[in-house]
Amino acid sequence: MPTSALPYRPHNHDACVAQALAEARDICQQHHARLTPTRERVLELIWQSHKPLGAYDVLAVLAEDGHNAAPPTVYRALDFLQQHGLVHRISSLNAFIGCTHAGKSHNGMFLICRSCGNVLELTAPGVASAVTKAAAQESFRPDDVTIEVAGYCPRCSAEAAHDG
Amino acid sequence: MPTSALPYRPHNHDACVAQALAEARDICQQHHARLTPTRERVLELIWQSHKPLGAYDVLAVLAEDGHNAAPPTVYRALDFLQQHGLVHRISSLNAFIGCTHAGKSHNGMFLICRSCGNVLELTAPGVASAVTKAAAQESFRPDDVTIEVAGYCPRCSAEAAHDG
DNA sequence: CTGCTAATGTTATAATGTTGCAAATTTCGC
DNA sequence: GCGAAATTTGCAACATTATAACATTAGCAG
Repeated sequence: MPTSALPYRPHNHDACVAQALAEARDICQQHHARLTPTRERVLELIWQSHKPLGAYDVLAVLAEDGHNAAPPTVYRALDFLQQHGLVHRISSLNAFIGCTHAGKSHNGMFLICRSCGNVLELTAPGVASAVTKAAAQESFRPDDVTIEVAGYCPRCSAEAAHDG
Repeated sequence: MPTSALPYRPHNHDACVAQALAEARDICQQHHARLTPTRERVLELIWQSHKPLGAYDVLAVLAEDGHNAAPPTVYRALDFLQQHGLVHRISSLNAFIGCTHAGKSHNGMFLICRSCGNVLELTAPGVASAVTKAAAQESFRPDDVTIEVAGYCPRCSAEAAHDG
């Protein structure tokens, strides 16, 4: 077991990207969905780091690529990727992040570091069941659960302590 | 115990508003904060229903009031109200709703009906502790927790069943 | 090839939120 | 009360995020 989760420690991020793309191709094939060059490129960009990326950030990089894209291009690609569970939208940030549990059914919970901006996606069964239970008590039928926790990651907490 | 929570059944909503305003005056006094006419009016508007209201919706009503307001007026009022725990922002909707637990410390959880738009705010201790625990397992220090559950309220679920 | 569907391009515009500065109001020490 | 300091508001401009509507192109089945 690692001392801390991936986003919080140095790692070969190219491997993250490569794996994400490979899984994406796999999943799209299973879904009979087309992972077109634009969609794949957008997914790759979203995966450039473990920090969420805004749609217009993606757009800017596409422009650098020489791809003369407009906002709808990016939003459509992101919609597609979301539909197939390849990226998530972090609504408290209006930004997007690669899904680290693609394929598996999952109720994501996001830990968003206010200091470094990295986001860790967790599957938290305890949380999911507690939410379901609370909703059931109100006879509410949940459909989509958003859990976003802003705070400080272990690394930034430690650094803050040193600065003290 | 009611068969269902307030937003989901007919009730004297004026009483909701009156109580919210009274509590707000109380809380602001305790905080040595000024509940100015604009701020109070915005709070009242947010409380017009149990459906969240966008900043520009508030702005439009202020305009009808004859109040020649610009966006910053509304956003500033909303910031103030949020800071004092009188309204919440629902980030998945870019909209605001009156807090039903003003004063008490609370980790709100929002049940958002996709059909009628009503929002129920719950204090769910089980959920809060599960989130805290999950974060702790990653050595993450939570600061602000957003839980928004989109789905169908009891009333709309029932109606949908009738239509079948 | 032909015709259908999905995907993309293109232009414009809507919706949401912020910055910066000036004017007015309130607070508070005197 | 009176005036300086701080808070609040007015106001204009602008920044960011997202969508609508319609034309065009690419992929694919027959």
